[in-house]
Amino acid sequence: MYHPRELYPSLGTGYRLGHPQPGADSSFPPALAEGYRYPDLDTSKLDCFLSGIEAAPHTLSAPPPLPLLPSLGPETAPPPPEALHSLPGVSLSLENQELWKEFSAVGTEMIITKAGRRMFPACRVSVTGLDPEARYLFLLDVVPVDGARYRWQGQHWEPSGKAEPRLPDRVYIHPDSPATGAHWMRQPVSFHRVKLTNSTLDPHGHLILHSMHKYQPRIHLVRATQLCSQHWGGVASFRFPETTFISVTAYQNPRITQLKIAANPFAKGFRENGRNCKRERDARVKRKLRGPEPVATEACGSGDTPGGPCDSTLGGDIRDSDPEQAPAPREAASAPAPPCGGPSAEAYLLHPAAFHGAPSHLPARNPSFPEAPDPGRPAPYSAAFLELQPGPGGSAYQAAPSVTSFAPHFIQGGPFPLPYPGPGGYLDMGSKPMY
DNA sequence: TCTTCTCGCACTTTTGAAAAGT
DNA sequence: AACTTTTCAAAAGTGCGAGAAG
Repeated sequence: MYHPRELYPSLGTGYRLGHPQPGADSSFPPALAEGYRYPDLDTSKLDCFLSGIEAAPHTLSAPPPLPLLPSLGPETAPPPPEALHSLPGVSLSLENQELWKEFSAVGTEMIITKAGRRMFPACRVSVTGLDPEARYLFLLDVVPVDGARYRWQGQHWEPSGKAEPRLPDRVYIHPDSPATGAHWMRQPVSFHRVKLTNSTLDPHGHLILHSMHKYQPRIHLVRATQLCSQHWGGVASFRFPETTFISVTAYQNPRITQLKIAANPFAKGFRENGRNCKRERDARVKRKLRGPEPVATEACGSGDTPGGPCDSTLGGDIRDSDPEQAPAPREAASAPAPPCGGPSAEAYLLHPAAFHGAPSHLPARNPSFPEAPDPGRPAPYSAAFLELQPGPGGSAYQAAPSVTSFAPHFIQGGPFPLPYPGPGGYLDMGSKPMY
């Protein structure tokens, strides 16, 4: 399994985040950053917060690259999930892990389009160990795995040069957020509505990725009474190595295409026994060339295939009833959190990685925060004091004991006027490039 | 010339409003 | 009258393949 020491060797044995390194964030033009801002946000309010962040005296150290995940291929076995958190007893498991592993074994590819494309498989997790009465937010973001661009070489993916400059992070907020622990634990939490785009000026707030790059989705759990709550109970961040994927604008590996068609109900029409199977499409084209089609055609195999209908050897029927397609109870969605001005959950929403020792594009404490009113309290949050907790292996990650070094930040008061994109929305974190 | 991206197509599933039933 | 279930059309989500762009 991954240990934080292996994850972020540059952080040292205590995984502490250091002072900024010269030029760490200098490659991203501020003017360009404007275009990445969340489109529907009240940017003046956001700017108030972001400007404070960017003026912070401390930024994180140079980007600790994510650990090198096993190269995509059938021979690799993904390591167990890894998590960083301060929510004791909380564990997360990947519900559709088998499906993910099936894709991972071939080398998962995710289509990205200008308009935004959903992920398939989607991240669907079940969570345990939450306080049934407390409220939590569920977030998802996607981060680059390494600094390379990839190309398909006919049989496998291989690095082909340096990665494009990292785009500002956006976070997808689960539509049920905030909801009680009981709600989250009642049924698996699905992120099937997340959309990926390659449009750097995307107006819809989808997660922006570069094509031909390797990415890793991460799921963040934040304890807060509401998005703008001033009372925090901690955060937890999880990632599952088998969910790593390469973003593409068109599938490169035909085996991935087969898997997607077999597993995704929306692609049912492309299965061998579907009306849109290649044989049927070819037949339609021929008929078109010959003249008008007198009657509707039957699915392939019904008449011209000996032994009955064509049968997909990949067996997609079981997956058709994939519960991730079913809408989850919307306990909290009907009562969206109102915009408000407290620090806290937004801080995590804006820069979740800062709480987990992730890359340096994330800022340190907002200097406009007032100091802790109670001298007995630990020092206000600063990512520079973040310590990461290793956890045991297994498919579900057990949360480590509470990390006290940053939790106090969340009970700080201060100006923090943040717009709320609403349940199911995306929040632009306005981050700086990783490379 | 090669690789990558965009767009329109035909198909399936999902969604939500209206109608029907209890 | 209020609530639940069913129906159905529109919207959204798929991969394919041709052609454009770099």
